[in-house]
Amino acid sequence: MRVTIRDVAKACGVSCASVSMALGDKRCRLKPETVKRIRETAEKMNYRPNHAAASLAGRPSRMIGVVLEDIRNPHIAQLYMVISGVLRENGFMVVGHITENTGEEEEERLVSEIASENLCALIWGRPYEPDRTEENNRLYERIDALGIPVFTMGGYEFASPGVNVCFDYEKAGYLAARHLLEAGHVRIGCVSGPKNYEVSRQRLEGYFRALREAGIEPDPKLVFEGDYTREGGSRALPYLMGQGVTAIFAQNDEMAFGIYRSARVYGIRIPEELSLIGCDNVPFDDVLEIPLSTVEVPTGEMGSFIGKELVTLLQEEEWAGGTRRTVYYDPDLYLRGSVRKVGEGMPWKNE
Amino acid sequence: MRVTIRDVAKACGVSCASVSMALGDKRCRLKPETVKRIRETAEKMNYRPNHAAASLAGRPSRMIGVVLEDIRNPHIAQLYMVISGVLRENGFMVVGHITENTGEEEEERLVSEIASENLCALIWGRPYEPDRTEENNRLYERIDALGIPVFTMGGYEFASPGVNVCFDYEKAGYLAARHLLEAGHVRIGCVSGPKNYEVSRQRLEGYFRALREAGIEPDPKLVFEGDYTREGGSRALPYLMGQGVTAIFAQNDEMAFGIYRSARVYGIRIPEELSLIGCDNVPFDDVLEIPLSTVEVPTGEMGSFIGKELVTLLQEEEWAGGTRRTVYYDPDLYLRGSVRKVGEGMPWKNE
DNA sequence: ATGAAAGCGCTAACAC
DNA sequence: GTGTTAGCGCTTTCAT
Repeated sequence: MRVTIRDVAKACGVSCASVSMALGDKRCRLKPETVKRIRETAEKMNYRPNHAAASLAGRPSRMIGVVLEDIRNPHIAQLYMVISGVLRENGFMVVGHITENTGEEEEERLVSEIASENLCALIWGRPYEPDRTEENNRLYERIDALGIPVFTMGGYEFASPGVNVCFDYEKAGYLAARHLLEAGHVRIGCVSGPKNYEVSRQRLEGYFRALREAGIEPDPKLVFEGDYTREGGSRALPYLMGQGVTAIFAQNDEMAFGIYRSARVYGIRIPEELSLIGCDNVPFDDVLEIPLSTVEVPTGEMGSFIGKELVTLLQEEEWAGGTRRTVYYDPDLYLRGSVRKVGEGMPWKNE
Repeated sequence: MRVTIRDVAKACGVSCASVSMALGDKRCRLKPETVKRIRETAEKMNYRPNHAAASLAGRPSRMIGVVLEDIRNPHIAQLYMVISGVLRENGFMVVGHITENTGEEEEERLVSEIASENLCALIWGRPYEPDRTEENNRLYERIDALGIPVFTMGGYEFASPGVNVCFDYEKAGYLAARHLLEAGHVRIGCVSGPKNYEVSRQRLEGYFRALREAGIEPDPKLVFEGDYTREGGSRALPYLMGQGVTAIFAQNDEMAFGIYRSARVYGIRIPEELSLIGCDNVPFDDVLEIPLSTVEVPTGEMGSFIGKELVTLLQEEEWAGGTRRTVYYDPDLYLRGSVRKVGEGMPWKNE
């Protein structure tokens, strides 16, 4: 069997209690000398604490759950890596719940799992769906019942302490569309993510706002509902071209990639015949022959913020009374070569 | 506090033992009626088992560690997702050790962490480095001491039961190089991964073999050591072009992407001036204007195999006596547009 | 400054 | 069939 705290105690001629203290780093009232001796013996004996036992005995666990959608999107993978890196550096283990499946049933299972994993915190990175009020309420109830800090990324309104780390997707959509408008485009399509996602709606709102600001009434026929995957983007292209657009705002880079692929198949040249702007700024953007202009989402920063903030919170003596706050990250345009200027000024100023 | 097995027992008027049995699914000797009653009450009371406690009490834990390098490579992300999906479906939780850092120190930490996590199995996906015999031995010792099944992907020689799921990278390198040769190329560069990785060497060997088979003595100057990242590929291009190559075998698609990017910057046209073949077959390959020819690595299949096989092993009553075996996956060429035919036949047949 | 003892939630041998 | 009991490895009062 593995070497336990008792083995160390015996070897040192002290009690388990002392070993526990000596190894626990806290305000331990042992003679520094004793502490040293115990630590050395433990080291020598290759002692490893048993987290399960510690956790059972009342210590908060060191496991943090991370709930994320499709990690094959490098943008999300990046987020996961950064978070996981910070957490691990601080001695936490991360339990990944990476699931592309959605729907109520899946969420039900997810929550059940989480409940029996005795985590010390949760990072809930699933996209928020505003319409599912009932399901969301059930979710809040069950997650909040865990009594652990919960970090989210937009929308969710858990009561547990934690922070909601948001990105201003409305502005992202606005900037993207405005850029297209400023380049002289008038008939501008949009490939959205699932419309029931808050983040999709926000981008859509921003896109609408830019259009309206330019005196163009948004045309629902110019919005194609995708699913944030390349396939969605590919399907969108023929449809939107059929609507006579000269430019497309893809709500994420993945879908923009799908448009690239589809454009090649249909023989449509970017940016000559079609201007394109994405959102995310994934590293792949600039390997394309016509590098993709996009809106940068600082995933790395956000991930690192989440990790550090969570660690800090967990270290506080009494986070339990803590409250919830929201933090916003701001979009920036990242211009490359996929948008072509068609006029001199803005079209609505031409009259 | 959370509802425990005792609460349920009390509510049912039975003992904890009965509840434990009823919920444990096993060959339980309780009246079916009692079982039903217990289960229902548990459900109603919203009871969730505490894994930590179960594990402490001797039950094998349900946590499986997955050790992987940079998950931002969609190829690896895919592997992780598939494995994680299968595992979760079977009621296991996956603890991710995703770390791009390498080196002995990091590995030391990794193993320490793992040791105190009481996992019930380990999937060790780090690349094998044959030269580090000493470190490897230390690693074997410590991991094997855990007494849990260990799955690997190439090279490692743990003694623990499990399976070593390999891909025939030698053949992959061979196929890639031969394809280039058959297209009439003679001066063929190679961007390798780190030379201390077994998987890099294998691909290199295959590439050498193809060259020799074609009567060409491999030239070490035509091999650029990369690191499996886009940046490595980007750096390789100017060097290899300086060596007068007309074709490059990139040991993975990521580096091929770096070459694409670099080629754009230097104004080198693919495939007119440079033929390129990669390895992995990631989904990005076909969004490029000139889609990347590559060697397919069936990551999804391999991941799903690993997951299922592991679950099966864990379910066996007595896997502890089990042994280790190796399974090989075979490469396939996936041809798209990045390789140009320069001659009619094979160059070495031209004389 | 240190030890003894109780107990965290669950399981498994052993009783009845 | 079902209950009792004794831990699993650790933490934490409370004694000393």
